[in-house]
Amino acid sequence: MTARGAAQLSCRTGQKRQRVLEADRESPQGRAQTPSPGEPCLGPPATLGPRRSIYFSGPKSHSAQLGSDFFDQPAVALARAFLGQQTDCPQVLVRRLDDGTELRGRIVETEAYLGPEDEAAHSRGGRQTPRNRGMFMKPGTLYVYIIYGMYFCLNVSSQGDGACVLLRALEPLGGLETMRQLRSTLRKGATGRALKDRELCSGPSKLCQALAIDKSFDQRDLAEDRAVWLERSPPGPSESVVVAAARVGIGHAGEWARKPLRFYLRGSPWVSVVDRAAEQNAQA
DNA sequence: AGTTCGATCTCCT
DNA sequence: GGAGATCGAACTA
Repeated sequence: MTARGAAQLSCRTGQKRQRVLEADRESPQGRAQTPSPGEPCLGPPATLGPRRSIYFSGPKSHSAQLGSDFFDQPAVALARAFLGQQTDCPQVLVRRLDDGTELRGRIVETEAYLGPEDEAAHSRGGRQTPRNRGMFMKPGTLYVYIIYGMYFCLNVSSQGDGACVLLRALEPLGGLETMRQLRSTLRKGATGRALKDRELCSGPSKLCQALAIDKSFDQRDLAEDRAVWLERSPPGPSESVVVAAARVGIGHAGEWARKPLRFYLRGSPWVSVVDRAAEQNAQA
């Protein structure tokens, strides 16, 4: 697909300077970042695939922040890379709140949306609107949209025009109590009952609530932002098996609804929806 | 200008 | 397993 090359080119060069809403929140204060002490798994990725070499961002961003090269791969590959499929090192999403609190969660479930040909994607048929513009921006750009009038979903643009990856579930690793609080206060019922750990990030909109991610994050760059970024996770306890299953909540999209474009770590209790049938086909 | 419809979550049965 | 919440966007005219 030649669109790839064109997209990549336009990412590098013809980047329109679209102002990111009015919410500039965290950035303005030029606080000298004290890069947090390196995570254990920070070591240079020795087991990496051939093509990817420069993973980390320049000095300007957080030291452990994954750089833009990581995101520059096709949607399916990126969806699997988030789970650590090629690297044996699932990725951790980090959210730094205004007060400095860092919330962390290991990515355990994703969905790939392939672009114009994908009938389930917002970019189907090449539709490009103010809302979904992030899908067409350079790999690593966030696409955050409102769903059902009250929830948010977080996507990361990948290589390929109009292609992206939806983040569906996280294993919470740090800042659990803050997450619980964010989830409780944002919940509609507000029954007051304490949420279990598994209820914090087991769904695309739940994780947005838990990490305080809203529309103001739309079109931000995950490789450069100071308030949200990606890091390598500590090595998992066991080697992870990735399950490929049908995507969730897109019953209308005909044959595209059945394609195995959702990926999750088999056996993880943090996944939003398990698909037993699909797990039979997973490679050990 | 009016209508329709969600890449969801929660609570209830 | 199912209904209701709730509103911004996309779509129709």
